[in-house]
Amino acid sequence: MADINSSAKKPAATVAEGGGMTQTGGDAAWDIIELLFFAYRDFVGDPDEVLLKYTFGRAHHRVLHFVNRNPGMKVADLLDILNITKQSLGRVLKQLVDQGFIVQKEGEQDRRQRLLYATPKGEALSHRLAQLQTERINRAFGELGPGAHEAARRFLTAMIDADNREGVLRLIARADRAKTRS
Amino acid sequence: MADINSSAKKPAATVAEGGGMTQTGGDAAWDIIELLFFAYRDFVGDPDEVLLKYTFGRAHHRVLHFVNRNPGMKVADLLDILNITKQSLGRVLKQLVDQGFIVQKEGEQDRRQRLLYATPKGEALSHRLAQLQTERINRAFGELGPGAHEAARRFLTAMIDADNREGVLRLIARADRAKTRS
DNA sequence: CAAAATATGTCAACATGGCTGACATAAATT
DNA sequence: AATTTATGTCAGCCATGTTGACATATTTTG
Repeated sequence: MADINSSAKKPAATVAEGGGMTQTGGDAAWDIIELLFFAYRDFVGDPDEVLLKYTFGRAHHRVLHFVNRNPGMKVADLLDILNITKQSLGRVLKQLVDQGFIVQKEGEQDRRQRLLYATPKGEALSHRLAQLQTERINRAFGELGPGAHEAARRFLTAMIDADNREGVLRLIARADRAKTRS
Repeated sequence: MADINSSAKKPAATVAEGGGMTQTGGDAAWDIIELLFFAYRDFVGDPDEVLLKYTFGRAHHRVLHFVNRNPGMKVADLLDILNITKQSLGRVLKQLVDQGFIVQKEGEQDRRQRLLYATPKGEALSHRLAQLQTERINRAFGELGPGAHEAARRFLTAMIDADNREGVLRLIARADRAKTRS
């Protein structure tokens, strides 16, 4: 996973309390660094508990998620998204296929491809896991005022590497279209 | 790390594009789920490269970060924050101590305690890693308008388990005070 | 068509960083 | 004096990442 970071003796201070007072000069993001760590930890913690019952881990979760969101995606595309080696992917993918959560279909144009699809069973699990996370997110947006969703979306987008940013947005938009018309 | 999630056939759609149009009913957080995944991946990716040169991993990063932010913290406190076993902590902590990034001092009141402190060397590394992440964060806040920091802070805070939330905020506030007066 | 490139899978070995269980030691508490 | 607490340590297991070497089927190219 990942981490937080820290340190430096001279933060401009007055950052992590309650009111406003942001942007003290340019370096005072300790609060964001740590909040991101704790928020992400809890965010991924919800699904973890469910996954335990299936002898699955986070790796399975990630695979199932993206396959379900992008029906018919190529193995190579999945590797790009997950940023892992095909050997690592192969291990968890095989388990998901063997246990009937994902199926692979030969590509029609290119028969070397093994296009990936979530089975109804896989879709159900993926949805159940997503539901947990969606509940946390919507609860947060409920606590904050309207506009919170948009603000979070903009913040998270701006945190992504500028190179990938467009690709990520395209991926999300494409997945939305794919799942919407079904 | 953790994961994203996905699925469900009937998202209210029209979420991940460009304009406004949020909150379509209550369940449409797929964009946030995936953006959080990619944002966090890039966020922790920066330090990873630096850590490679030290034969350190993310585990070391986390330990060094919190020790540096909370000088003199007890081992037990660190275990609570990281949410790992003492055996897991012991492994990376030992390496950080052996290589001179962290020192342990006997507690004055309770001499069973081994209070943790970052050495100047440890502080330097911690700061260097934090700087990378701070740059990403400040770049993001620069792209977005003013108020972005505050909005991100509120969003991330609301994403934390309600139970821990106060404790986390106290921890961050305390760390800020500790590092500020130095 | 034959040769090369591509998409995918697989075997083997290794590293990191989680985990459990069992003990050990010193210091504080009862 | 007995117990509890704070910490450390040994040993082994598991999940998930890595590299390197091949194998197979299919498409693309010269």
